[in-house]
Amino acid sequence: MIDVIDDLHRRGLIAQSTDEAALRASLAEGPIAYYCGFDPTAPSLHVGHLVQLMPLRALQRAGHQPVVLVGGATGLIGDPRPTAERQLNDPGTVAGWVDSIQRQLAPFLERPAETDGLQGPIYVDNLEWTAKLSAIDLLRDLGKHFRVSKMLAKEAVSARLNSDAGISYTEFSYQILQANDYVELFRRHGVTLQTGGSDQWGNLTAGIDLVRRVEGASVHALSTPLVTRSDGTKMGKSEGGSVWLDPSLTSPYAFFQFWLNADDADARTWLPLFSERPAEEVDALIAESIERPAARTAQRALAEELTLLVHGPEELRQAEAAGRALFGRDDLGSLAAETLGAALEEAGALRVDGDVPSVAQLLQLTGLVGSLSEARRTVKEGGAYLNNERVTDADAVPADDAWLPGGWLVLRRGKRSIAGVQRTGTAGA
RNA sequence: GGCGGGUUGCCCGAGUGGCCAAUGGGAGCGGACUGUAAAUCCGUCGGCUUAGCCUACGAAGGUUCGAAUCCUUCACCCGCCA
Repeated sequence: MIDVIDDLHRRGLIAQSTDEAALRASLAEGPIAYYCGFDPTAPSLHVGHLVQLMPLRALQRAGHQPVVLVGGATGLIGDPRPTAERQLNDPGTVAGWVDSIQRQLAPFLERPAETDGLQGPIYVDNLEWTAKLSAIDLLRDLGKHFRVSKMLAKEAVSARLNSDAGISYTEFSYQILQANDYVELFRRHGVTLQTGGSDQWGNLTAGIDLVRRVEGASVHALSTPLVTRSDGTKMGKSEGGSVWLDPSLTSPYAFFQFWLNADDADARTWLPLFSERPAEEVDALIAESIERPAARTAQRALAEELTLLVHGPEELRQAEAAGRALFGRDDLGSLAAETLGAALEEAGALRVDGDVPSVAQLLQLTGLVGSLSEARRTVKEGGAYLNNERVTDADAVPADDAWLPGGWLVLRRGKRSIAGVQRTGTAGA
Protein backbone atom coordinates (compact mmCIF):
# COMPACT_ATOMS: atom_id res chain seq x y z
CA MET A 1 0.00 0.00 0.00
CA ILE A 2 1.24 3.45 -0.91
CA ASP A 3 2.12 5.71 2.00
CA VAL A 4 -0.45 8.53 2.30
CA ILE A 5 2.15 11.19 2.91
CA ASP A 6 4.17 10.06 -0.09
CA ASP A 7 1.04 10.10 -2.16
CA LEU A 8 0.05 13.58 -1.01
CA HIS A 9 3.56 14.83 -1.77
CA ARG A 10 3.47 13.27 -5.19
CA ARG A 11 0.20 15.07 -5.91
CA GLY A 12 1.57 18.37 -4.67
CA LEU A 13 -1.02 18.58 -1.93
CA ILE A 14 1.40 19.30 0.90
CA ALA A 15 2.72 22.81 1.34
CA GLN A 16 3.90 22.59 4.91
CA SER A 17 3.86 20.02 7.65
CA THR A 18 4.84 19.78 11.26
CA ASP A 19 7.51 17.18 12.06
CA GLU A 20 6.92 14.91 9.13
CA ALA A 21 8.78 11.91 10.46
CA ALA A 22 6.68 11.97 13.61
CA LEU A 23 3.51 12.38 11.59
CA ARG A 24 4.39 9.42 9.35
CA ALA A 25 5.13 7.32 12.40
CA SER A 26 1.83 8.21 13.99
CA LEU A 27 -0.11 7.48 10.79
CA ALA A 28 1.65 4.15 10.43
CA GLU A 29 0.91 3.13 13.98
CA GLY A 30 -2.79 2.89 13.39
CA PRO A 31 -5.86 4.90 12.53
CA ILE A 32 -5.85 8.45 13.84
CA ALA A 33 -8.57 11.06 13.86
CA TYR A 34 -7.95 14.18 11.80
CA TYR A 35 -9.95 17.26 11.05
CA CYS A 36 -10.39 20.12 8.65
CA GLY A 37 -12.59 23.14 9.26
CA PHE A 38 -14.72 25.11 6.84
CA ASP A 39 -16.07 28.51 7.76
CA PRO A 40 -19.52 29.35 6.45
CA THR A 41 -18.92 32.56 4.51
CA ALA A 42 -21.35 31.65 1.71
CA PRO A 43 -24.20 29.17 1.19
CA SER A 44 -21.91 26.79 -0.67
CA LEU A 45 -18.32 25.68 -1.01
CA HIS A 46 -16.57 26.54 -4.26
CA VAL A 47 -13.92 24.84 -6.36
CA GLY A 48 -11.18 26.42 -4.26
CA HIS A 49 -12.30 24.20 -1.39
CA LEU A 50 -11.68 21.05 -3.40
CA VAL A 51 -8.03 21.21 -2.55
CA GLN A 52 -9.00 20.80 1.12
CA LEU A 53 -11.25 17.88 0.34
CA MET A 54 -8.59 15.88 -1.47
CA PRO A 55 -6.36 15.25 1.57
CA LEU A 56 -9.45 14.46 3.63
CA ARG A 57 -10.34 11.74 1.17
CA ALA A 58 -6.79 10.48 0.87
CA LEU A 59 -6.43 10.11 4.63
CA GLN A 60 -9.79 8.40 4.84
CA ARG A 61 -8.77 5.92 2.16
CA ALA A 62 -5.74 5.15 4.28
CA GLY A 63 -8.11 4.11 7.06
CA HIS A 64 -8.12 7.19 9.27
CA GLN A 65 -11.09 8.84 10.91
CA PRO A 66 -12.24 12.10 9.31
CA VAL A 67 -13.78 14.80 11.47
CA VAL A 68 -15.39 17.59 9.51
CA LEU A 69 -15.89 20.88 11.26
CA VAL A 70 -18.16 23.59 9.98
CA GLY A 71 -17.42 26.83 11.77
CA GLY A 72 -20.75 28.06 13.02
CA ALA A 73 -18.90 30.10 15.64
CA THR A 74 -15.78 31.17 13.77
CA GLY A 75 -18.01 32.08 10.83
CA LEU A 76 -19.61 34.69 13.07
CA ILE A 77 -16.25 36.24 13.89
CA GLY A 78 -14.35 36.14 10.61
CA ASP A 79 -10.85 34.92 9.88
CA PRO A 80 -8.78 38.04 9.11
CA ARG A 81 -7.97 38.40 5.45
CA PRO A 82 -4.74 40.23 4.63
CA THR A 83 -6.59 42.97 2.78
CA ALA A 84 -9.68 44.13 4.59
CA GLU A 85 -12.10 43.60 7.44
CA ARG A 86 -14.87 41.16 6.73
CA GLN A 87 -18.50 42.09 6.67
CA LEU A 88 -20.24 40.35 9.56
CA ASN A 89 -23.14 38.13 8.57
CA ASP A 90 -26.11 37.76 10.82
CA PRO A 91 -26.36 34.63 12.97
CA GLY A 92 -29.45 33.26 11.26
CA THR A 93 -27.80 33.44 7.86
CA VAL A 94 -24.63 31.81 9.11
CA ALA A 95 -26.61 29.01 10.76
CA GLY A 96 -28.31 28.33 7.42
CA TRP A 97 -24.95 28.19 5.68
CA VAL A 98 -23.62 25.78 8.28
CA ASP A 99 -26.44 23.40 7.37
CA SER A 100 -26.02 23.67 3.64
CA ILE A 101 -22.25 23.29 3.75
CA GLN A 102 -22.44 20.31 6.04
CA ARG A 103 -24.86 18.62 3.67
CA GLN A 104 -22.60 19.46 0.79
CA LEU A 105 -19.55 17.91 2.43
CA ALA A 106 -21.25 14.63 3.18
CA PRO A 107 -20.89 12.83 -0.17
CA PHE A 108 -17.15 13.43 -0.34
CA LEU A 109 -16.52 11.25 2.66
CA GLU A 110 -19.66 9.18 2.99
CA ARG A 111 -19.62 7.58 -0.43
CA PRO A 112 -16.15 6.09 -0.10
CA ALA A 113 -16.98 5.11 3.47
CA GLU A 114 -20.09 3.21 2.40
CA THR A 115 -18.55 1.41 -0.50
CA ASP A 116 -15.16 0.60 0.95
CA GLY A 117 -16.03 0.01 4.57
CA LEU A 118 -13.97 2.99 5.70
CA GLN A 119 -14.59 5.35 8.59
CA GLY A 120 -17.52 7.64 7.88
CA PRO A 121 -17.09 11.29 8.82
CA ILE A 122 -17.91 12.77 12.21
CA TYR A 123 -19.56 16.16 11.83
CA VAL A 124 -19.01 18.95 14.32
CA ASP A 125 -19.91 22.62 14.59
CA ASN A 126 -17.66 24.74 16.78
CA LEU A 127 -20.66 26.81 17.87
CA GLU A 128 -21.45 23.88 20.15
CA TRP A 129 -18.55 24.65 22.51
CA THR A 130 -17.71 28.23 21.56
CA ALA A 131 -21.16 29.58 22.34
CA LYS A 132 -20.77 28.35 25.91
CA LEU A 133 -17.51 30.18 26.47
CA SER A 134 -18.02 33.10 28.80
CA ALA A 135 -15.92 36.22 28.54
CA ILE A 136 -14.20 35.15 31.74
CA ASP A 137 -13.47 31.65 30.38
CA LEU A 138 -12.15 33.09 27.18
CA LEU A 139 -9.88 35.66 28.78
CA ARG A 140 -8.80 33.65 31.80
CA ASP A 141 -8.53 30.08 30.53
CA LEU A 142 -7.64 30.63 26.91
CA GLY A 143 -6.23 34.14 26.76
CA LYS A 144 -3.46 33.40 29.23
CA HIS A 145 -1.93 30.98 26.77
CA PHE A 146 -1.65 33.53 24.02
CA ARG A 147 1.20 36.00 23.78
CA VAL A 148 0.15 39.15 21.97
CA SER A 149 3.53 39.49 20.30
CA LYS A 150 3.04 36.07 18.75
CA MET A 151 -0.50 36.85 17.70
CA LEU A 152 0.69 40.04 16.04
CA ALA A 153 3.32 38.13 14.13
CA LYS A 154 0.73 36.06 12.23
CA GLU A 155 0.88 36.94 8.61
CA ALA A 156 -2.71 38.05 8.08
CA VAL A 157 -2.66 40.10 11.27
CA SER A 158 0.60 41.89 10.56
CA ALA A 159 -0.46 42.53 6.98
CA ARG A 160 -3.58 44.19 8.28
CA LEU A 161 -1.72 46.21 10.88
CA ASN A 162 0.55 47.51 8.16
CA SER A 163 -2.33 48.38 5.87
CA ASP A 164 -4.73 51.27 5.92
CA ALA A 165 -7.54 48.89 6.81
CA GLY A 166 -6.27 48.01 10.27
CA ILE A 167 -7.88 45.17 12.15
CA SER A 168 -10.73 44.93 14.62
CA TYR A 169 -10.39 43.22 17.96
CA THR A 170 -13.02 40.79 16.71
CA GLU A 171 -10.92 39.42 13.89
CA PHE A 172 -7.77 39.68 15.94
CA SER A 173 -9.32 37.18 18.35
CA TYR A 174 -10.15 34.67 15.65
CA GLN A 175 -7.02 32.58 16.10
CA ILE A 176 -7.89 31.94 19.74
CA LEU A 177 -11.20 30.37 18.76
CA GLN A 178 -9.72 28.21 16.07
CA ALA A 179 -6.93 27.06 18.36
CA ASN A 180 -9.54 26.14 20.92
CA ASP A 181 -11.33 24.03 18.32
CA TYR A 182 -8.26 21.84 18.06
CA VAL A 183 -8.21 21.41 21.83
CA GLU A 184 -11.90 20.52 21.91
CA LEU A 185 -11.57 18.01 19.08
CA PHE A 186 -8.51 16.51 20.71
CA ARG A 187 -10.54 15.99 23.85
CA ARG A 188 -13.76 14.85 22.24
CA HIS A 189 -12.52 12.72 19.37
CA GLY A 190 -8.80 12.30 19.94
CA VAL A 191 -7.97 14.37 16.90
CA THR A 192 -4.21 14.66 16.38
CA LEU A 193 -3.98 16.11 12.89
CA GLN A 194 -5.47 19.24 11.38
CA THR A 195 -5.32 20.01 7.70
CA GLY A 196 -6.00 23.34 6.07
CA GLY A 197 -4.85 25.79 3.44
CA SER A 198 -1.36 27.23 3.64
CA ASP A 199 -2.94 30.58 4.44
CA GLN A 200 -4.21 28.86 7.59
CA TRP A 201 -0.75 27.85 8.77
CA GLY A 202 -0.72 30.42 11.52
CA ASN A 203 -4.06 29.17 12.79
CA LEU A 204 -2.98 25.56 12.53
CA THR A 205 0.16 26.13 14.59
CA ALA A 206 -1.75 28.24 17.11
CA GLY A 207 -3.93 25.18 17.68
CA ILE A 208 -0.94 22.90 18.09
CA ASP A 209 0.60 25.24 20.64
CA LEU A 210 -2.60 25.44 22.63
CA VAL A 211 -3.05 21.66 22.69
CA ARG A 212 0.49 21.33 23.96
CA ARG A 213 -0.06 23.93 26.68
CA VAL A 214 -3.38 22.73 28.00
CA GLU A 215 -3.20 19.01 27.26
CA GLY A 216 0.51 18.44 27.13
CA ALA A 217 0.07 16.52 23.90
CA SER A 218 1.99 16.85 20.68
CA VAL A 219 -0.30 17.03 17.66
CA HIS A 220 0.17 17.68 13.96
CA ALA A 221 -0.80 19.94 11.11
CA LEU A 222 -0.60 19.67 7.37
CA SER A 223 -1.24 22.49 4.98
CA THR A 224 -2.20 22.43 1.33
CA PRO A 225 -0.74 24.85 -1.17
CA LEU A 226 -2.68 27.84 -2.40
CA VAL A 227 -3.88 26.79 -5.82
CA THR A 228 -3.48 29.58 -8.32
CA ARG A 229 -3.72 30.03 -12.02
CA SER A 230 -0.70 30.59 -14.17
CA ASP A 231 -1.42 34.30 -14.18
CA GLY A 232 -1.16 34.33 -10.40
CA THR A 233 -4.83 34.87 -9.64
CA LYS A 234 -6.83 32.54 -7.45
CA MET A 235 -8.42 29.55 -9.04
CA GLY A 236 -12.16 29.37 -9.30
CA LYS A 237 -13.51 32.50 -10.85
CA SER A 238 -15.38 32.14 -14.07
CA GLU A 239 -17.63 34.43 -16.05
CA GLY A 240 -17.44 36.98 -13.31
CA GLY A 241 -18.45 34.70 -10.46
CA SER A 242 -17.21 31.89 -8.29
CA VAL A 243 -17.58 28.33 -9.42
CA TRP A 244 -19.69 26.77 -6.70
CA LEU A 245 -20.16 23.14 -5.81
CA ASP A 246 -23.88 23.67 -5.28
CA PRO A 247 -25.68 22.76 -8.52
CA SER A 248 -28.26 25.49 -8.00
CA LEU A 249 -25.52 28.13 -7.94
CA THR A 250 -23.28 26.67 -10.64
CA SER A 251 -24.92 24.12 -12.92
CA PRO A 252 -23.10 20.85 -13.51
CA TYR A 253 -22.78 21.97 -17.12
CA ALA A 254 -21.06 25.23 -16.11
CA PHE A 255 -18.92 23.31 -13.64
CA PHE A 256 -17.83 20.90 -16.35
CA GLN A 257 -17.13 23.79 -18.71
CA PHE A 258 -15.03 25.57 -16.11
CA TRP A 259 -12.53 22.72 -16.06
CA LEU A 260 -12.72 22.11 -19.77
CA ASN A 261 -11.80 25.75 -20.39
CA ALA A 262 -8.81 25.81 -18.06
CA ASP A 263 -5.68 26.88 -19.82
CA ASP A 264 -3.09 24.26 -20.64
CA ALA A 265 -0.56 25.18 -17.99
CA ASP A 266 -3.22 25.26 -15.30
CA ALA A 267 -4.82 21.99 -16.31
CA ARG A 268 -1.44 20.24 -16.13
CA THR A 269 -0.63 21.57 -12.68
CA TRP A 270 -4.13 20.96 -11.37
CA LEU A 271 -4.53 17.42 -12.63
CA PRO A 272 -2.26 15.74 -10.05
CA LEU A 273 -3.88 17.77 -7.28
CA PHE A 274 -7.44 16.82 -8.10
CA SER A 275 -7.19 13.49 -9.83
CA GLU A 276 -7.37 10.30 -7.81
CA ARG A 277 -6.13 8.22 -10.71
CA PRO A 278 -2.90 6.25 -10.33
CA ALA A 279 0.28 8.26 -10.81
CA GLU A 280 1.14 6.61 -14.13
CA GLU A 281 -2.23 7.53 -15.61
CA VAL A 282 -1.88 11.14 -14.53
CA ASP A 283 1.60 11.32 -16.00
CA ALA A 284 0.37 9.87 -19.26
CA LEU A 285 -2.47 12.39 -19.49
CA ILE A 286 -0.07 15.26 -18.90
CA ALA A 287 2.37 13.92 -21.47
CA GLU A 288 -0.44 13.69 -23.96
CA SER A 289 -1.54 17.22 -23.15
CA ILE A 290 1.95 18.52 -23.90
CA GLU A 291 2.17 16.56 -27.10
CA ARG A 292 -1.25 17.43 -28.44
CA PRO A 293 -2.54 20.42 -26.50
CA ALA A 294 -5.55 20.85 -28.77
CA ALA A 295 -6.96 17.53 -27.60
CA ARG A 296 -7.15 18.97 -24.05
CA THR A 297 -6.73 15.66 -22.37
CA ALA A 298 -5.81 17.21 -19.05
CA GLN A 299 -8.79 19.57 -19.10
CA ARG A 300 -11.12 16.77 -20.10
CA ALA A 301 -9.83 14.46 -17.39
CA LEU A 302 -10.33 17.15 -14.76
CA ALA A 303 -13.80 18.00 -16.01
CA GLU A 304 -14.90 14.38 -16.06
CA GLU A 305 -13.40 13.29 -12.81
CA LEU A 306 -14.51 16.30 -10.79
CA THR A 307 -18.00 16.54 -12.25
CA LEU A 308 -18.41 12.88 -11.39
CA LEU A 309 -17.11 13.43 -7.87
CA VAL A 310 -19.14 16.56 -7.14
CA HIS A 311 -22.33 15.94 -9.09
CA GLY A 312 -22.48 12.24 -9.85
CA PRO A 313 -22.60 10.06 -12.96
CA GLU A 314 -25.94 11.18 -14.38
CA GLU A 315 -25.11 14.88 -14.20
CA LEU A 316 -21.72 14.19 -15.75
CA ARG A 317 -23.33 12.40 -18.66
CA GLN A 318 -25.71 15.27 -19.28
CA ALA A 319 -23.09 17.98 -18.93
CA GLU A 320 -20.89 16.19 -21.43
CA ALA A 321 -23.69 15.64 -23.90
CA ALA A 322 -24.76 19.28 -23.64
CA GLY A 323 -21.26 20.49 -24.41
CA ARG A 324 -21.05 18.23 -27.42
CA ALA A 325 -24.39 19.42 -28.77
CA LEU A 326 -23.76 23.12 -28.25
CA PHE A 327 -20.13 23.26 -29.33
CA GLY A 328 -20.30 20.57 -31.96
CA ARG A 329 -20.09 21.40 -35.60
CA ASP A 330 -23.61 20.25 -36.31
CA ASP A 331 -26.13 22.72 -37.60
CA LEU A 332 -28.39 23.61 -34.68
CA GLY A 333 -31.51 23.05 -36.73
CA SER A 334 -30.45 19.50 -37.52
CA LEU A 335 -30.26 18.47 -33.86
CA ALA A 336 -33.11 16.44 -32.53
CA ALA A 337 -35.47 18.49 -30.38
CA GLU A 338 -34.73 16.33 -27.34
CA THR A 339 -30.97 16.63 -27.73
CA LEU A 340 -31.15 20.36 -28.18
CA GLY A 341 -33.62 20.76 -25.34
CA ALA A 342 -31.55 18.67 -22.93
CA ALA A 343 -28.41 20.61 -23.81
CA LEU A 344 -30.11 23.96 -23.33
CA GLU A 345 -31.66 22.87 -20.04
CA GLU A 346 -28.14 22.16 -18.86
CA ALA A 347 -26.82 25.48 -20.10
CA GLY A 348 -29.70 27.37 -18.55
CA ALA A 349 -33.12 27.77 -20.05
CA LEU A 350 -35.71 30.52 -20.01
CA ARG A 351 -39.39 30.07 -20.88
CA VAL A 352 -41.32 32.76 -22.59
CA ASP A 353 -45.05 32.84 -22.98
CA GLY A 354 -47.04 35.27 -25.07
CA ASP A 355 -45.17 38.30 -26.35
CA VAL A 356 -41.59 37.53 -27.22
CA PRO A 357 -39.08 39.97 -25.70
CA SER A 358 -36.39 41.66 -27.77
CA VAL A 359 -32.95 40.14 -28.08
CA ALA A 360 -31.56 42.62 -25.54
CA GLN A 361 -34.23 41.65 -23.05
CA LEU A 362 -33.66 37.97 -23.66
CA LEU A 363 -29.95 38.40 -23.02
CA GLN A 364 -30.75 39.96 -19.69
CA LEU A 365 -33.54 37.56 -18.74
CA THR A 366 -31.32 34.55 -19.38
CA GLY A 367 -28.62 36.08 -17.21
CA LEU A 368 -26.09 36.18 -20.02
CA VAL A 369 -25.68 39.88 -19.26
CA GLY A 370 -26.33 41.83 -16.09
CA SER A 371 -28.33 44.73 -17.46
CA LEU A 372 -30.06 46.01 -20.55
CA SER A 373 -27.25 48.49 -21.07
CA GLU A 374 -24.79 45.64 -21.08
CA ALA A 375 -26.99 43.75 -23.52
CA ARG A 376 -27.00 46.69 -25.92
CA ARG A 377 -23.26 47.05 -25.52
CA THR A 378 -22.71 43.39 -26.25
CA VAL A 379 -24.74 43.62 -29.42
CA LYS A 380 -22.84 46.74 -30.45
CA GLU A 381 -19.57 44.89 -29.89
CA GLY A 382 -20.75 42.04 -32.07
CA GLY A 383 -20.78 39.57 -29.22
CA ALA A 384 -24.41 38.48 -29.27
CA TYR A 385 -25.60 35.53 -31.32
CA LEU A 386 -28.98 34.04 -32.00
CA ASN A 387 -28.81 30.44 -33.28
CA ASN A 388 -25.14 31.01 -34.06
CA GLU A 389 -25.81 34.11 -36.13
CA ARG A 390 -24.54 37.46 -34.99
CA VAL A 391 -27.26 39.83 -33.85
CA THR A 392 -27.05 43.39 -35.13
CA ASP A 393 -30.17 45.00 -33.69
CA ALA A 394 -30.56 44.79 -29.93
CA ASP A 395 -34.22 45.74 -30.05
CA ALA A 396 -35.20 43.25 -32.73
CA VAL A 397 -37.62 40.50 -31.77
CA PRO A 398 -36.68 36.99 -32.94
CA ALA A 399 -38.51 36.20 -36.18
CA ASP A 400 -41.06 33.41 -36.30
CA ASP A 401 -38.82 31.24 -38.45
CA ALA A 402 -35.95 31.56 -35.96
CA TRP A 403 -37.52 29.07 -33.57
CA LEU A 404 -35.87 25.69 -33.71
CA PRO A 405 -37.50 22.29 -33.14
CA GLY A 406 -39.07 22.10 -29.70
CA GLY A 407 -39.69 25.85 -29.71
CA TRP A 408 -36.10 26.70 -28.83
CA LEU A 409 -33.81 29.62 -29.48
CA VAL A 410 -30.09 29.34 -28.82
CA LEU A 411 -28.78 32.56 -27.39
CA ARG A 412 -25.07 33.02 -27.05
CA ARG A 413 -22.84 35.71 -25.66
CA GLY A 414 -19.26 35.67 -26.80
CA LYS A 415 -17.74 32.33 -27.63
CA ARG A 416 -19.05 30.12 -24.90
CA SER A 417 -21.80 31.62 -22.76
CA ILE A 418 -24.96 29.94 -23.93
CA ALA A 419 -28.55 29.96 -22.81
CA GLY A 420 -31.75 28.55 -24.23
CA VAL A 421 -35.09 30.24 -24.67
CA GLN A 422 -38.18 28.11 -25.09
CA ARG A 423 -41.49 29.38 -26.29
CA THR A 424 -44.39 27.86 -24.44
CA GLY A 425 -48.11 28.36 -24.51
CA THR A 426 -48.40 29.63 -28.06
CA ALA A 427 -48.11 26.99 -30.74
CA GLY A 428 -44.41 26.35 -31.14
CA ALA A 429 -42.77 24.30 -33.81
C1' G B 1 -8.74 63.11 24.85
C1' G B 2 -5.39 66.42 21.43
C1' C B 3 -2.98 67.25 16.66
C1' G B 4 -2.08 65.79 11.66
C1' G B 5 -3.14 62.61 7.25
C1' G B 6 -6.88 59.85 4.72
C1' U B 7 -12.02 57.74 2.72
C1' U B 8 -13.01 58.36 -5.48
C1' G B 9 -16.11 53.56 -9.94
C1' C B 10 -14.81 45.73 -9.23
C1' C B 11 -9.35 46.85 -7.40
C1' C B 12 -5.20 50.32 -7.48
C1' G B 13 -5.00 55.33 -8.32
C1' A B 14 -5.35 60.73 -10.70
C1' G B 15 -8.43 64.71 -10.06
C1' U B 16 -8.69 71.15 -5.42
C1' G B 17 -15.33 75.14 -8.23
C1' G B 18 -17.72 74.53 -14.44
C1' C B 19 -14.45 71.25 -20.35
C1' C B 20 -16.18 65.06 -14.74
C1' A B 21 -19.96 59.37 -15.39
C1' A B 22 -14.82 61.38 -13.68
C1' U B 23 -7.07 60.73 -16.69
C1' G B 24 -4.15 56.21 -16.19
C1' G B 25 -3.24 50.99 -14.90
C1' G B 26 -5.19 46.13 -13.57
C1' A B 27 -9.32 42.79 -13.57
C1' G B 28 -13.79 41.82 -16.33
C1' C B 29 -16.45 41.64 -20.98
C1' G B 30 -16.57 41.56 -26.64
C1' G B 31 -13.86 41.10 -31.48
C1' A B 32 -9.57 39.26 -34.50
C1' C B 33 -6.00 35.09 -34.34
C1' U B 34 -6.54 29.92 -32.29
C1' G B 35 -7.76 24.52 -29.86
C1' U B 36 -14.71 26.16 -26.45
C1' A B 37 -6.36 27.32 -24.70
C1' A B 38 -2.23 31.02 -23.65
C1' A B 39 0.16 35.31 -25.54
C1' U B 40 -0.81 39.50 -28.66
C1' C B 41 -3.59 43.42 -31.01
C1' C B 42 -8.29 46.21 -31.21
C1' G B 43 -12.72 47.67 -28.81
C1' U B 44 -15.61 48.07 -24.39
C1' C B 45 -16.18 48.78 -19.29
C1' G B 46 -22.65 52.87 -13.62
C1' G B 47 -27.97 52.50 -14.87
C1' C B 48 -32.26 53.61 -17.92
C1' U B 49 -37.84 54.31 -21.65
C1' U B 50 -29.93 55.51 -24.61
C1' A B 51 -28.85 61.94 -29.97
C1' G B 52 -31.64 62.41 -23.82
C1' C B 53 -32.23 61.37 -18.72
C1' C B 54 -31.17 59.34 -13.71
C1' U B 55 -27.84 57.89 -9.87
C1' A B 56 -22.74 58.38 -8.28
C1' C B 57 -16.65 60.45 -5.75
C1' G B 58 -17.47 57.63 3.10
C1' A B 59 -22.74 59.80 5.40
C1' A B 60 -25.85 64.04 6.29
C1' G B 61 -26.45 69.14 5.82
C1' G B 62 -24.72 73.98 3.74
C1' U B 63 -22.30 77.89 0.37
C1' U B 64 -22.75 78.70 -5.09
C1' C B 65 -26.03 79.96 -11.22
C1' G B 66 -22.85 75.48 -10.79
C1' A B 67 -19.16 71.01 -6.08
C1' A B 68 -15.66 64.77 -6.37
C1' U B 69 -13.45 69.62 -5.65
C1' C B 70 -15.26 75.03 -0.62
C1' C B 71 -17.73 75.07 4.65
C1' U B 72 -20.14 72.29 9.00
C1' U B 73 -21.29 67.90 11.60
C1' C B 74 -20.95 62.61 11.88
C1' A B 75 -18.71 57.64 10.87
C1' C B 76 -14.50 54.79 9.79
C1' C B 77 -9.07 54.11 8.79
C1' C B 78 -3.74 55.57 9.49
C1' G B 79 0.14 58.16 12.25
C1' C B 80 2.12 61.11 16.31
C1' C B 81 1.19 62.85 21.30
C1' A B 82 -1.53 62.09 26.08
